[in-house]
Amino acid sequence: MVRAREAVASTPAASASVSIELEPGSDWRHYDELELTPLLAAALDAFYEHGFHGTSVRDIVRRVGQTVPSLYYHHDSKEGAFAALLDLGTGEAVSRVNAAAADAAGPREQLVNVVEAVVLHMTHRTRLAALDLELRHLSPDSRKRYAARRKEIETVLTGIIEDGAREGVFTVAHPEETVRAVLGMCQSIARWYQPGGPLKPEALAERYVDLVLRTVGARPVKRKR
Amino acid sequence: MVRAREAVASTPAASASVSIELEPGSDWRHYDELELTPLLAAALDAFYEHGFHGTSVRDIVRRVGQTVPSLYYHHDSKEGAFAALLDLGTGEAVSRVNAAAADAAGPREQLVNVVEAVVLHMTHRTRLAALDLELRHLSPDSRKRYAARRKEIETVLTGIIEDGAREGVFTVAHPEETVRAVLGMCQSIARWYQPGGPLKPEALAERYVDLVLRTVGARPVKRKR
DNA sequence: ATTATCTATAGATCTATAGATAATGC
DNA sequence: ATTATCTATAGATCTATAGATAATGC
Repeated sequence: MVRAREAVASTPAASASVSIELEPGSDWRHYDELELTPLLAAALDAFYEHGFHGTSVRDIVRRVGQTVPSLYYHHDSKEGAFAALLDLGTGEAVSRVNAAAADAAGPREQLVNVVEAVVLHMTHRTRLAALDLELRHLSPDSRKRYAARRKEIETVLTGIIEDGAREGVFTVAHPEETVRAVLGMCQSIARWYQPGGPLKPEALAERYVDLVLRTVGARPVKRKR
Repeated sequence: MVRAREAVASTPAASASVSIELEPGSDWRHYDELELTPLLAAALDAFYEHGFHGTSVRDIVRRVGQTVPSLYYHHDSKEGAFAALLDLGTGEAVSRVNAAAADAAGPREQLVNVVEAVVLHMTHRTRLAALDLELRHLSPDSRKRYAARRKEIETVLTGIIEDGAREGVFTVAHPEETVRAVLGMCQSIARWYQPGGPLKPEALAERYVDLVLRTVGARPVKRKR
């Protein structure tokens, strides 16, 4: 695709994607409703329901009562709109996970925080988190751009687990598979969790923290009351 | 879509999907190379690479040097070809899991076998197993047809875990989330496992059995030699 | 007679763009 | 002057089918 006019470079479509940085001192456990433009909110709904290739741009714009060119004014392409959402989701996830890890002293507490942060992300940002499942089927360019972000969370988790194993608070035979299994069980939450349902994010996070502590052979959390 | 001729009812396209039943006494641990028609093999590759909606029928037939109508001779539609593959995959998985469960006495040994069976399925039938991730984006009809099969594996696992908890060999606080977490970590294998790689299916199965035993609070497996 | 392919094509839908137009801000 | 929308349309591609044709099996 070739852009006809140079001027296009200053439209929103070409603006660099903004990665969310959690302000220092703000609470990585606290989630406000996600604020998206109506168009991006519609795109997110559509991608969640039908997947990237199963969603047409007409489907997206129909949901907000607009016409197709409107989407192309704000985004380079369908994939550009997808990338904007993915950017938001992975950016927020990474910064919250980092905040959660920094908010704890030893490996055990760090692991508890990080798993809590990941599960809260999956439950409060379910539709954004589910985009990750679509990444497999996108262009290599899009994939590469976000591989690094997913890798960052994996690296943080691996570091914590290896620290814990060295210090003797964890018993882990195969760190690499353990990390994959832990992230796998957390990521799969996005495939079944219903944000409106009876199971609150905090309750689910508590249960997953418990399960993960078991998989690394740490002593279980103390039950509150 | 309306079929023009009645005769079509006797073509392969309309034939009932055959679910694989493991012969009694055969080994649920043993896998032969999957035998598929060239067309279905090509479809599986394409669906795995680009997803259902990201794959065109032209893409599928091009891989086997045929033309589009050839696909419609053998299958009702693109979704029909997908369903045939899904049928094969879920059918084989269910029958192997059932065989694995029947091949053990107590809950502990049953859990070990079932997890081994699931991981072997994910590693030997990676591309088939990955179709499950696409099911979300298909028509409600296709979804319902296979929801039962996935539910069956979940039910088997839940039964084993509840038995074990009752008998005191497992310590499980929340059986429902535990089952989801276990299946989640196993299913996610299909997203990263490379069948040709250095990690053999049996080795990975052993590691996941170990992880799962920990999550249910059972004593670990005895290491062979 | 049956099975499996092909050529040719219908008809819908897809992504994306050109260029006009209205509303808002300086 | 900028921002955000629209109408109209290009051009490609998609799923699916009609009907012809070749090869095989009885």
